[in-house]
Amino acid sequence: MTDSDSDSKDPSAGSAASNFIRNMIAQDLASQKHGGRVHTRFPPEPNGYLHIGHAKSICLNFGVAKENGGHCNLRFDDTNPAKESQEFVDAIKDNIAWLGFNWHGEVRYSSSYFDYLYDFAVQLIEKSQAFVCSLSPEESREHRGSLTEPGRNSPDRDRSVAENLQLFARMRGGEFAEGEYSLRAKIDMGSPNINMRDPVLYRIRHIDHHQTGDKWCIYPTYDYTHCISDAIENITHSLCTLEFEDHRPLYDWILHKLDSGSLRSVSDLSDSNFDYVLPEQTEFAKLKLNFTMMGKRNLKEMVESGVVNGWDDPRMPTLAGMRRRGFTPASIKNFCESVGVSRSESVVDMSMLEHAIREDLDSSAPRAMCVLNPLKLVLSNVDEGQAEHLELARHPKDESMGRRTVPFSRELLIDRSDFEAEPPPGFKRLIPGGEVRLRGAYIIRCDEVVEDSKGVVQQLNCTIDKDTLGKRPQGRKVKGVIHWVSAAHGVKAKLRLYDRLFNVQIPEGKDVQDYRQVLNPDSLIELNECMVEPSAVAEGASPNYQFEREGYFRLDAIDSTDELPVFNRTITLRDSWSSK
RNA sequence: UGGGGUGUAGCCAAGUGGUAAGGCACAAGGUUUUGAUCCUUGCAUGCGUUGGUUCGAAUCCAGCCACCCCAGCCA
Repeated sequence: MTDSDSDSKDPSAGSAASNFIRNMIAQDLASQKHGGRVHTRFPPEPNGYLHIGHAKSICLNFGVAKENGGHCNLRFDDTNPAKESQEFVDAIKDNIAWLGFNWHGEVRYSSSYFDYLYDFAVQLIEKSQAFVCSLSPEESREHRGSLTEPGRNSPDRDRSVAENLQLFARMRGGEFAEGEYSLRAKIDMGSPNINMRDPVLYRIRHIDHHQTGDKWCIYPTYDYTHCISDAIENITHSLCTLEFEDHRPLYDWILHKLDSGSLRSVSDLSDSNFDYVLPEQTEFAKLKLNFTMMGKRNLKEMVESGVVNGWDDPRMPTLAGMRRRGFTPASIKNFCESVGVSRSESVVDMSMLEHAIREDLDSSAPRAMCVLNPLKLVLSNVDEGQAEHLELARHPKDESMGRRTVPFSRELLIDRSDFEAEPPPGFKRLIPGGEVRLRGAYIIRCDEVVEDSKGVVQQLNCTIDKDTLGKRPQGRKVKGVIHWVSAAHGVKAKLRLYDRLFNVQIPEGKDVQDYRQVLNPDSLIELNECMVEPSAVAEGASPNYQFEREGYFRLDAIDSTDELPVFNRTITLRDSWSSK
């Protein structure tokens, strides 16, 4: 991996908005706090797919490192094999690479530090800072006290160093059942901070690990592992979310109890002569988006119960889903930048995300026409069998994108919503006897409306004004422009129109008992009879298009076939008409 | 009722004692062969609240209020 990023719209390349973390790092750099180094890490647990909330953390960690000439590691925080899997490891790596970020060196795993972690645990025992406890999880909870009452010491708290050493070794040796013993830090059962009430450092789990196989039957906890892993990797700024704020004293306690010389000796930079400075944790607010559920548990539940079609369902807020939906890396990075980083818990409006993707796609997606609900339109003054091939710009403002050929003939298809027999006030599209511009082609007049016995419009008979191709009508103001596809040349396609998955702003809010009750029944609408112009499905076509007047669409890489292309609607165009 | 945090516009957010940036949304105009894009303009005498300090306070101090997190051998 290189440290360059080819993304032209990378927000970290331009002038970045100030936030408290950037300010802190600038100060640390100025004061030479970490010898001028900036080294961050993104530490996901491989127990699910990454979502847009993780993207905020990814952009922050990788972004802040890059801005300051530093590095960012990718480290799987894999200390709980019961919930983790290789599938998630692979998906996470893939997502980060897709976003365009390059982690420093090899991928790291907390599990690759298990030997060191064990040795440091022995060191804590030898220093009388940790002990093997025989309390069961239930008893342990009783001893912990409550929010308002202090806890009580474990009866094993004063066990001798020798006995602790021996028991810990036997824990590792597999001599005990799960829950029978644990290794705990010896801190203060009376602390008002519950995390400091002799927290568990190691627990017994007789299960295999996706990275270490059956080597271990004891696994270190997050609190014990994370700080030491940061120290081993010489992380300078350990950025995490707000709920870990109460854990910071424990993070510091562990690192300060350990011998700094031995910490340094196993660190990545042990061979260089830098000043060894302990990493420091800083917390920021995680991203919340309205109309979106971000809890990994719930996302997993939706996948497993079939509410959505997998982790990469285009309605999911996962990076895999958003990618399939048509979101671009640039749009996600720009969104994360626009949202900012602070310590106040906030809920970002979905319109911010929508703006980010529209902004990117407006300039980057070529245009094409696609009719969603076809209505036949016959041009009576165009000869049968006569086809014209119009050369239209791929992009209205970017000539470098070139031109495409769009066939035009006697029988066309237009969208049913572009014709109204009884138009509402302000209607700018086709009406009986009215005129409208066919996008990129002629002005037509609607001469006759053909209905079936039930009064449903079956066909429109129109005539074209042959002198209006590429010309503005003299003295005549035609306001409406509608899109169309030649019936004989169009390619049938399936379109999937996606909308928000939930119809309440906070699906995980306290007033929602079950997310299933607030699902949007129209989050997916499939249209099977759409007609798209040939250029959008031709050899070498772009993966995403703006279907003019409809929205941005991306070809579904999985479900499309040669016979039936499938397009996912990424986002509609802004619409200041329908709301009126 | 323990501890740790957070309150600046409808939503994000900058601001660190010198008189409230920016974005989104919204509204009104203009351009337009996409009701898109683009352009212009408008949008907090006000910074949770009440007092205090000061020539001057969103910024400093005190009290109060609201909301979030913590009692996994999850992360």
